[in-house]
Amino acid sequence: MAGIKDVAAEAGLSVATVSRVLNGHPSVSEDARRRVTEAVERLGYRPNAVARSLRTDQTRTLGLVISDVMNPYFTELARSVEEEARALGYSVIIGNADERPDLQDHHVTTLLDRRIDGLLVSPTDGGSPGMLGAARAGTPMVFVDRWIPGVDVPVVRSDGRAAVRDLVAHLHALGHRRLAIIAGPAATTTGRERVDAFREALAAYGLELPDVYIGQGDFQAGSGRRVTEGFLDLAQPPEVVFAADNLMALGALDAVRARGLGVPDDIGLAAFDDIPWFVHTDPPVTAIAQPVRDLGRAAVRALVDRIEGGPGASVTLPARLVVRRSCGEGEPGIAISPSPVRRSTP
Amino acid sequence: MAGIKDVAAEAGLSVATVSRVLNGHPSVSEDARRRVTEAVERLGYRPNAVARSLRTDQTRTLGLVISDVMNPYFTELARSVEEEARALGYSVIIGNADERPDLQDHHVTTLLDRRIDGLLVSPTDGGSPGMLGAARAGTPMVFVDRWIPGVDVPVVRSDGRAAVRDLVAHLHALGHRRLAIIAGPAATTTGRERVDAFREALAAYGLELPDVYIGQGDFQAGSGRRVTEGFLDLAQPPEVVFAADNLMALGALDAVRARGLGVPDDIGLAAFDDIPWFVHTDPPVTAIAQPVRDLGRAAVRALVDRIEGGPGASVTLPARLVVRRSCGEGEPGIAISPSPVRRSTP
DNA sequence: CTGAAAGCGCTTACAG
DNA sequence: CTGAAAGCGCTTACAG
Repeated sequence: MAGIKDVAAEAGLSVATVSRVLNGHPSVSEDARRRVTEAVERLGYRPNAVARSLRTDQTRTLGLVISDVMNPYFTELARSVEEEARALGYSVIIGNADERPDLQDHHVTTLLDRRIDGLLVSPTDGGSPGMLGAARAGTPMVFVDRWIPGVDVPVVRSDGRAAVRDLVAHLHALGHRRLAIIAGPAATTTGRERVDAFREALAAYGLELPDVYIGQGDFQAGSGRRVTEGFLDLAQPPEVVFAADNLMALGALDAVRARGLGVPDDIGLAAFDDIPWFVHTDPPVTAIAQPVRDLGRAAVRALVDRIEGGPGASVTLPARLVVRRSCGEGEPGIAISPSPVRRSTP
Repeated sequence: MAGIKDVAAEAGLSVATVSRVLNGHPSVSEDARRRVTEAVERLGYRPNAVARSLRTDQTRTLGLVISDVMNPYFTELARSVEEEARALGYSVIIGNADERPDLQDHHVTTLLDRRIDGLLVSPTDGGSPGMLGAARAGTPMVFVDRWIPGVDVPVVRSDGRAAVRDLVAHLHALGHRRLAIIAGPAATTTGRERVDAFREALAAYGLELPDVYIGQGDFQAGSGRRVTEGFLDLAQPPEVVFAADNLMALGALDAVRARGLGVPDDIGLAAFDDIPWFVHTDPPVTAIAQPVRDLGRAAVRALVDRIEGGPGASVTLPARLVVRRSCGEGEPGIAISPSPVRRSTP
């Protein structure tokens, strides 16, 4: 593979000059620029990014450590992050933690060893040692979706509180009173927040959230299934189950179907995170939608700002309720929906 | 950030010795090994992978350029690739081509600039210039899922022919005769093969595949929607539509629903590529499942074999039909299914 | 077993 | 505007 020396020889110039035209340095003669361009063309030369990175101490690469690529929410987040990064001249390397702190640590370590310029992370737990170390070491970093309290890093996320309130209002208007939640891991902010928001919203209607109606999940389908089975086994099962993410909702659907029961007739279901498939599930699932694309974009912008020495401001975007038919809404247009709720078109 | 020199100073040894213990070189005294290990520990030293790569001319990184991350099939493939690569001591950088040849080229160029050790690609079209160049330049490479005829690179893929035959047998047994297909891009092997296999299978029953029953899609949901609308507009619409991937099936579902029609009563639907959501769509979708995990694993193994100078054998794995209810199967157990078909449990 | 030195492919003051 | 030279952080013959 041709190196910069070959180009220099071919162009009859020094490597310094070649490097200058490659990097668009202004003080190069028109003639030199032309000769180098031609030599590059002839040789099919491509600069070695590894050597360049070593020399300049920047890789133009961002690391993205997400909790679970198979979760459509994170897949879309990753896509949006890559898109925005590319627009800003960065590549991104994705690390999939699979909701496992040890894997998360493996990825941040690997990414740091590769000297990425900045790190975007959606922490799987309270913070694995490697991640905390990175934050302390001053690696430019921003949290997306989930974050770690007490760690001084900008946070780009969606606030679901209002949407959860809307959801509870919606369920209450439908006549439901026994509401349960499949929670995410307590070690994650989103895991805690969604339960808290749900509990508060219930309280506003004088409703309780008893312990038996809080099932501990881990944001994966299997846990949604197990928790739902537990709810179904209760002497007094809940009327509606709110899954704190889309994968656990899938698991809940599995569990209900496995018993030969149906949604929403036997039990209602709502989910945090909206995905295209929810339109076509049986029944279509009422869900809370986050502005994923915007989150990805904002996260990259905040990180690049940090990399360039800026403050990297935190951003919080609202989520919104999308009403469909999994909570006993009946035919669209017939159910009474609370005022701030937007109804989705089928 | 501490460098190898700092470690050497701290340990009272030369950088050469430090490097040796870091790389597990045998000829190092026990004492030196201990002193280095301790110094590394004290300093929290981590080797700079960029410098190491420049020196050794290997990055221990694989590139994976896939057609569309948002397609659950490819998401799972990417996950499986990363898993196997990690087990073999490699990282993987994913490039999402989004079914766009220009983006595909951007990613292979970037990946090559970064001097990845090998490239896994599922080509978006007949082969973008950059990709062909990489193959010619001798970059260790393996095609996954899709491949380019005439390019001498191992191919790891699934053969859907038998499963498509099973599908057609299944549909025929159900009494369907007017069968249509939403094809993938003719520039892709999978796009062509699935149409060919479908046509051949029909021929075995003396059935034709008229041009009006071949809709040109691009493996994305929008095209599935458009093509299905076209089918629905026909004087004599097909009885069953076979979507060549899961995203186009999603689009087909959208189109049918938008007309206020239902699957399978008004029109049947089958899809290539099975995904967890197909169990919960309305109705559950009859689909052809590829052994995705195995494909990912096999692809990585073939690539690593090539990197290490081996031949990197091609691998072809069978796909299988999963019968559900979107083709008018009626209640499970009632429909007559052809012999080689495995029936899925709900 | 250990160290001094060369070199991987670039970029960038420094001097001219 | 151009080139010679140093140096980024490592690894690895080579010599001892």
